[in-house]
Amino acid sequence: MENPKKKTLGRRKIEIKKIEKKSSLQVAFTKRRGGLFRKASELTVVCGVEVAILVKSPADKLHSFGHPPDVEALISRAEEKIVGGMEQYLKFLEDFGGKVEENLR
Amino acid sequence: MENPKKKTLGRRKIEIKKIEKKSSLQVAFTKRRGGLFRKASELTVVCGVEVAILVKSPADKLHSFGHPPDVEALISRAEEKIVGGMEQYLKFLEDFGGKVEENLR
DNA sequence: AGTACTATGGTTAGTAT
DNA sequence: AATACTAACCATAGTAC
Repeated sequence: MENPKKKTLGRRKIEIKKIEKKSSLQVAFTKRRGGLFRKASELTVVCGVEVAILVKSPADKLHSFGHPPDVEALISRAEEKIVGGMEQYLKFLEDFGGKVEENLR
Repeated sequence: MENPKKKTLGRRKIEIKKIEKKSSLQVAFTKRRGGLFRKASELTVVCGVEVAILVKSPADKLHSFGHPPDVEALISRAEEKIVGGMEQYLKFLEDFGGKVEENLR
């Protein structure tokens, strides 16, 4: 072997909890946002579906992903119905796509 | 070995293009939507940020992910500004979070 | 329409630039 | 704030239920 010494320890297992070290958090955010958007992109292609994502960064910048490209396309159809709060929102979901499937955290 | 024969071939490399076989597409959608939402969930926790996702399924059902849980929280702040089309939308993004970062497909 | 299985393909932590 | 690096951790294709 040229260099028997490993250059890095490789990916380490982590607990899913907030990273406190600011520099690490920034790096993690950049990579994970990229990963999320790539997955979303693959989903739109592989399954031929519409996806819209909004992410607010640690620095309070807003990042968006949308296919169709104009994020509005999916979201704007909601704006009229969303005003009334959750009840109206759920009703919109029904109007939009029939049966409603939700995944909230 | 109890059974030297492998039960599956394991994950296979695929090209990122639309799956035509309906049954395979449904399975892929279920798994990839789950994966996307899990990644989104981890992002909210690990980086302490807000994320909202809307996905329209192959069967035209709408699936949503949101943290904060009421997807409105992030989206509703957009509804007033979105009406005016992309120009207004971009302006909203600026108002919302300062510098705008976009990732469109 | 969702879950279980498992080997393999793919993502990413920690660090440096 | 984003990218390069590498080993280790994780997601998932294809199939059956």
